[in-house]
Amino acid sequence: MHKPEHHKKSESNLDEGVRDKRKALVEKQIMEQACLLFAEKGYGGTTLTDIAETVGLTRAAIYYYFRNKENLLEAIMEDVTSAPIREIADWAETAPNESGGRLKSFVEMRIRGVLSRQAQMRVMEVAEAALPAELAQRHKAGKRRILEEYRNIIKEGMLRGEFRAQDDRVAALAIIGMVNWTASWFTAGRGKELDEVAAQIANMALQSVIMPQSRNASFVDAPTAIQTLRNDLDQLALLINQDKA
Amino acid sequence: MHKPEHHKKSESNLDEGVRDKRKALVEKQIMEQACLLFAEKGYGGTTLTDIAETVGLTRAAIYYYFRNKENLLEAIMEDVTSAPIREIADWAETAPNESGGRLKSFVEMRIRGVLSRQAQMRVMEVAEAALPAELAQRHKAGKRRILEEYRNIIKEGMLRGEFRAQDDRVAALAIIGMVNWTASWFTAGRGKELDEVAAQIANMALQSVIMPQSRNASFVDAPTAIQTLRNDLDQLALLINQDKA
DNA sequence: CCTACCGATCGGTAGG
DNA sequence: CCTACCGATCGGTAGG
Repeated sequence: MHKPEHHKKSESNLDEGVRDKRKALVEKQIMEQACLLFAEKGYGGTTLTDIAETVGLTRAAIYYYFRNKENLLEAIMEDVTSAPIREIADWAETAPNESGGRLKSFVEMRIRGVLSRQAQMRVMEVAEAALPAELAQRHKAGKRRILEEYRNIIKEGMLRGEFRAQDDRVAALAIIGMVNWTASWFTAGRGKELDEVAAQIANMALQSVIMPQSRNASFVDAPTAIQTLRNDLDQLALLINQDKA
Repeated sequence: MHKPEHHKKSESNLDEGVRDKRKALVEKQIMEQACLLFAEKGYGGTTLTDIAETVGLTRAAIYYYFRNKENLLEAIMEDVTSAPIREIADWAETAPNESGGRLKSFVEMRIRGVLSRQAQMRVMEVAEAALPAELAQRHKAGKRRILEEYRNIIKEGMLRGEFRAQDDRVAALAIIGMVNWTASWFTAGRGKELDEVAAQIANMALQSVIMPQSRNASFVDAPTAIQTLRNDLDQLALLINQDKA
């Protein structure tokens, strides 16, 4: 790195700017490497020496950038705890009203969120107990908000006769599982790419709760629905006799 | 198992039997408590003192039952790494041939497996990096086997024209997500019970890949048909309440 | 940012 | 000789 040796007056200002930039750069590098190590070996299983070595520093130097180990974890998890609520708010502004499209767009938005912070999601899993109370609370609020939104979409869809689900909470959690699990297997450049994966899973999520088309038409009013069920029971009787034979 | 209590000569044998039983009991207790602590605080974040305290022993006493910390982890993870392959083999003997029923029964079997070892699943997540090579390998083989079986069922269903999926690997991983994620939210006695949850998620998994137009696809066997009718009755109830309002 | 350290606590083991 | 531990402390290393 070049150092200006002529103009003595501006030297301190220039140095400060350069120094800040470099400091922010190193900070970011420490956070990235620490994130990967926490994700791999756990929070308690990762030492500050591990982190320092991967960024080419001594352990003591980490303390120049972060107050302590917990503070480093906090910096890494800051974004991932606040992002979901922000992203849901953004999504809500342009989300479709129709239940099917609403569910699909929500799932796609969530998959993009999860995969854009893949390593952090993993750290959240393994370091949840070590998280400072404030962040843990915020993270929990985010999870609650996500579950709530899924349940609202599903319940609304059921009321409109577009969806069918035994229990909206279980349905929501099942879909959350499909979405969150992507963080543990998706690798860019290996197999389908993000957009394709997001589209397919959004579609699967929709299919898992949507009314089969023909069935949908039968459930516009109670008498028609009851007639359909009568036919279904005849069908079921045939099936049972068939099994016996 | 009968033990002679008269003949003084065999007294040492009696003691040994009692001692062995007690030792096995304490061993099991240590494993259970350690499992819960590892699940909560991570492997590196749990000390042997933590474990010893919860079972009312000194830390040194742990070394009477287990060679060291890693060996304790190994004992806890032994079952969970070998069970899946064994359970798949058992399942295969009585599994339906028809793709829909096959997928559903596989999902239900897997959910039962996951939830019968809920804490161990969590430990596996957080302690994967600390797992001895042999167990890590076995666990990986189990995961591969599960993914393979899902893909086979899905591919077979697609060949028969019963299923539709953009990419069978993504479909399989999405369903695996639904199943595995149950470990992170299911609590017995809170909300739906295991059988209901397993049935609903199995049904959602099926719906997520089944051909949509085939309403008859729901009527391949009696249990599936009954499940469909249950969903329909829920829907009908909603419809009636809606009309009232 | 490093060297030189500290109080404490880590996993593991000695003798009794 | 063995068992089921305990109190104390080992060499190293943690966060700071």
